[in-house]
Amino acid sequence: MSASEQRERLAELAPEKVEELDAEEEEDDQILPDLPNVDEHDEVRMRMAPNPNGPWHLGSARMPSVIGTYKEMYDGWMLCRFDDTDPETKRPDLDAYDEILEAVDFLGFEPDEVIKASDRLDVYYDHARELIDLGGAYTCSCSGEAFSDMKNSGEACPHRDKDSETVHEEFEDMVAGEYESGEMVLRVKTDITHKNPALRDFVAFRMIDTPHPREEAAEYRCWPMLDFQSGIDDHLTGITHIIRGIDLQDSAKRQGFVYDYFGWEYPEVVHWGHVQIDAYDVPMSTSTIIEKIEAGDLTGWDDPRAPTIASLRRRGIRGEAIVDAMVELGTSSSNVDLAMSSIYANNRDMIDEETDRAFLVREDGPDVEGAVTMPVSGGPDAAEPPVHPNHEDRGRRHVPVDDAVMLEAGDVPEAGERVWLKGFGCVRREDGALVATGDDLDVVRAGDVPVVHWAPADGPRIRLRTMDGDVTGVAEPGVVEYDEDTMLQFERVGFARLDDLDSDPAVAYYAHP
RNA sequence: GCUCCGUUGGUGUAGUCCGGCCAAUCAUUUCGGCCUUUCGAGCCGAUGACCUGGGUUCAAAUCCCAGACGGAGCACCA
Repeated sequence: MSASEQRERLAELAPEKVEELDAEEEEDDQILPDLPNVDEHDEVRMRMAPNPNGPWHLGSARMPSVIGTYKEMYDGWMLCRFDDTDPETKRPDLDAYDEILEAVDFLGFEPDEVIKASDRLDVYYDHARELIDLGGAYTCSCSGEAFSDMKNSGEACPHRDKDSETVHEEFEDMVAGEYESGEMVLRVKTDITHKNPALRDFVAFRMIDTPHPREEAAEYRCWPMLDFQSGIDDHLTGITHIIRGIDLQDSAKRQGFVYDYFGWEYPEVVHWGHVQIDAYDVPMSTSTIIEKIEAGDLTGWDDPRAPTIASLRRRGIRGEAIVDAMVELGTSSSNVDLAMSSIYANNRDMIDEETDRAFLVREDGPDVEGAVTMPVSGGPDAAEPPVHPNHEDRGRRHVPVDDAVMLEAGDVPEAGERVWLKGFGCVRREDGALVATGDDLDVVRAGDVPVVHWAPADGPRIRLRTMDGDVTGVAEPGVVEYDEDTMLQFERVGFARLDDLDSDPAVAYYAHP
């Protein structure tokens, strides 16, 4: 009886038990901790705030995974806000906006709304003007270094007590672009003697000479800093819960000063630590990946060696497998290591039942010992292994033997010894050839004969792209008859996604064992 | 230097608020067994953790103090 049949049957016999079952399941399903004070809000409203300075690496998947899962948990609302307010040092990549939204879609989530900070400068300017009226901001022409020195010793800078009229004039000049980069900033007046130096009078707006890459925003020169922009937007978009990294731990306190000036209430905040992923040599940073691609060390964002969402996607790993692993990490504020094996286990679980089997003999590549072609005599002309060992109804593959087969070097039997060619039968090595013995399966059960995969010597050539580099080999003929994008399990090798069958050799991407 | 935060097996996580049901949960990994014409899956089993030292208590992973270790911020980056 299948699970759904069991359920139906139970519903007939004891409806109240089904409810119990549901309640239990619901409890089990909640893998994320409750958000704080959810009851105090009509709707849980959250935002993800990516910087579109490049496509996403794997760590970036945590944001939509966790926020999206909370959205589902609370039937909430999710905004995607591109925080693209630095046209210079974190210069936006015009393609990244869509690439990021595609990645979110791949992970199985959809934002309820998408906005770009660079469309909203006038909103930020208006709030700055209001803040100046409230006595909460001042224009400052100190050099960064000079201000830092004063700030660290708890001294106010001479510009702090300017009258608001002057501040307004100077701010309007900033907006008009009449200062050069570095000449003038607008600071939020917090508490210059606050015991935490990180909270003392922070910059809200600065001048940037480099035009924004988006045409719509190219004329602006006066740009808000993250703490100001993000704080204003969170309030205006009605965000109730902010979930972000520990690098922004002090932001809530900094922005709290602005909220106090405006009489706003700060959202609930959850901070999580950094996530590192094992199994990669390449550091998980957008800039490092860009460098590696430019240097030719990686073939692109979807190179199997790149720790990116695009890479896992090309390898045939489902977004859901990534999301589940990310959600399992929880929202702890300490740094965590995500094991790729966890993503692999999730994915295997999802695809194993529906993935057809095939043979691939690896001949050359990292950690590959080589392959050997050996003549075969006796036995049938072809082997007919099942398409899927658990599903006989899916039929059998047809793998011709053609007088010679290829074996991985490690599978070649010693002279006089036997191996079982999967789907074909038992053979013994005699004078450099493999001779069918006619033994039945009992010899395998007895543990005397290893079972190995093999391929016809003239089978299609395959290039398998892996995290460790490219592996070439020979497959059974049926492999190139599939559609591209199909997942296959190369027996004793691992799962792979067929990528390009028109090229020679045909290309597949290795997913995981 | 100043200020915050954290520390449960290899990895992640539950439990910590409100001390006892915790000789500590679940997942993954690793290893073994069964099954299986592979690997995987499935089933069974094993290994493996409360940062350290004090204190409070009948009782501490949980409360208190001190320390160690780790992380983050103190940017005209996000």
